[in-house]
Amino acid sequence: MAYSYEFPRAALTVDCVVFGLDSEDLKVLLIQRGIDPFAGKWALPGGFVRLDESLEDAARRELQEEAGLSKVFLEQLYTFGDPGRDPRERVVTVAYYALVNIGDHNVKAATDARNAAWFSVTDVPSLAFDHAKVLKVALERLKGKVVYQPIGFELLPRKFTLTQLQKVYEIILERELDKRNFRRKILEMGLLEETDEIEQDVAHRAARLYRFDEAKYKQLVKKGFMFEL
Amino acid sequence: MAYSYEFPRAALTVDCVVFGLDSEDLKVLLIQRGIDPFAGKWALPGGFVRLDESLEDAARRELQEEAGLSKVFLEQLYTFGDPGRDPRERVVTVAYYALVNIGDHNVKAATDARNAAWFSVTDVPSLAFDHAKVLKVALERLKGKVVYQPIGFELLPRKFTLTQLQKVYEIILERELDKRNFRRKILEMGLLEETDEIEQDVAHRAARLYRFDEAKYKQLVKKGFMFEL
DNA sequence: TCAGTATAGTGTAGATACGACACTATGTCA
DNA sequence: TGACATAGTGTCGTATCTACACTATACTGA
Repeated sequence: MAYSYEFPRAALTVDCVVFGLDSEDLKVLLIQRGIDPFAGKWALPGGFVRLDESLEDAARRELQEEAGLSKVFLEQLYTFGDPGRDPRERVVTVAYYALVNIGDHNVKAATDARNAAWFSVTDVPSLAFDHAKVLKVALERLKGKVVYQPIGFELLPRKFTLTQLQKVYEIILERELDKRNFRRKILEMGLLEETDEIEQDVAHRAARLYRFDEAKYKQLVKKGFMFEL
Repeated sequence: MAYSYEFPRAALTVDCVVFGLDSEDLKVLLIQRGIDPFAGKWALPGGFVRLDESLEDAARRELQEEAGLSKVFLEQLYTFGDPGRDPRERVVTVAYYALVNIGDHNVKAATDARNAAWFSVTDVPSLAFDHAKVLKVALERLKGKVVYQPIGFELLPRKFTLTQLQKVYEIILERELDKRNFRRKILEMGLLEETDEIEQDVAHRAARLYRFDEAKYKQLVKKGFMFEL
């Protein structure tokens, strides 16, 4: 390693845009910073990458440590590295976005004394660093990706009704979809497995529950199938 | 900056996958490494990010220095940071991909003494670091992106024939397209401006030249237009 | 100069996919 | 048991996609 001393080196972080969904809104998980810079401000969960872990491992570790989340859908989003984006020194951040079913996780409980909360993406407080920009890019990516990759399911419980699924798409795409056309299209893809269970505890006729058949999806993809909403 | 000493820091590079096109093949620009590690091996053009320049600036600077390329289409691809991807120490690389019209640039002449050459993407030599993986990701991105963003033009001269444009798509997508359907579709989008010039020096009826109307495209996008091939 | 050749440029018809649209069925609750 | 809330279902007109073949034009070389 005789030559290594000449490399410029930058601090490296990961930040995660964690999306969740309640019945009305698309939500994003934010953490209130405990220390400077930006102490007290809300920020995306994230932190420094250790020198012996991969970027994705770092993102998953931070999600676990800061929000108690594990085994979530996680994909790299974009890398932000403008000089000056961190007031301390040059810090490059590799941003990831995650999709979780809010009901699966008790976020608050898992976060060691630090404030964590879900915010509607339409009503986010002022954020630390350039996290507002990161969130904006993540939202665009989500909107773009949801129509040609079956990732909407990640925001729902494993078993869900077709109406719930339709709502996922309506909220993300910000437009209404026709119920019959939506059902026809999604069912004809053959990615949903009908269960013999129905919704519980609703004050009206209960809807049938479906499950996303990931094995079937992978199999179809090999044959050239393209998901498209 | 009293707290900065505790950050882990990683060496940071950018690498560029530069795509070009000749009449037969999609090409990628490679540089033969002059120094260890991997001295003598082919690699993607790239290098260390300076602490005072943005990531994209670094990519453009490396393209200029190593390949004599400037003002090309350039977009961030993905960030690769597995520990061990560089034998020296932890090096994280932010990969970009670029699209250029090969004819516009005399690559060889501009590269100071180092070997630079275009290779067919189907016939690439063994590459340094994890650059084979980077190239693979870039190819997937290109194939995915070309159908819903008007980037095919970037691989052609400013004025081109419809047949040339069709060929771009056929080569990238690796399938043949119907001539009449292609022309109808692309012309109906209204993104091409017909010039009053025709092809020169061809041994057959000369085709009309068209130009991509970027202003028109941006204007249509604002009104909700989506390019889709 | 004319025959050959290489590509340019053009239209249609059948099949498929998409969007718009409204009523009946089933369960809960008061 | 009646009011309510949502589940679940089919059709038809329209737009879009695919497949397909011939004539026009310019250059080439004998």
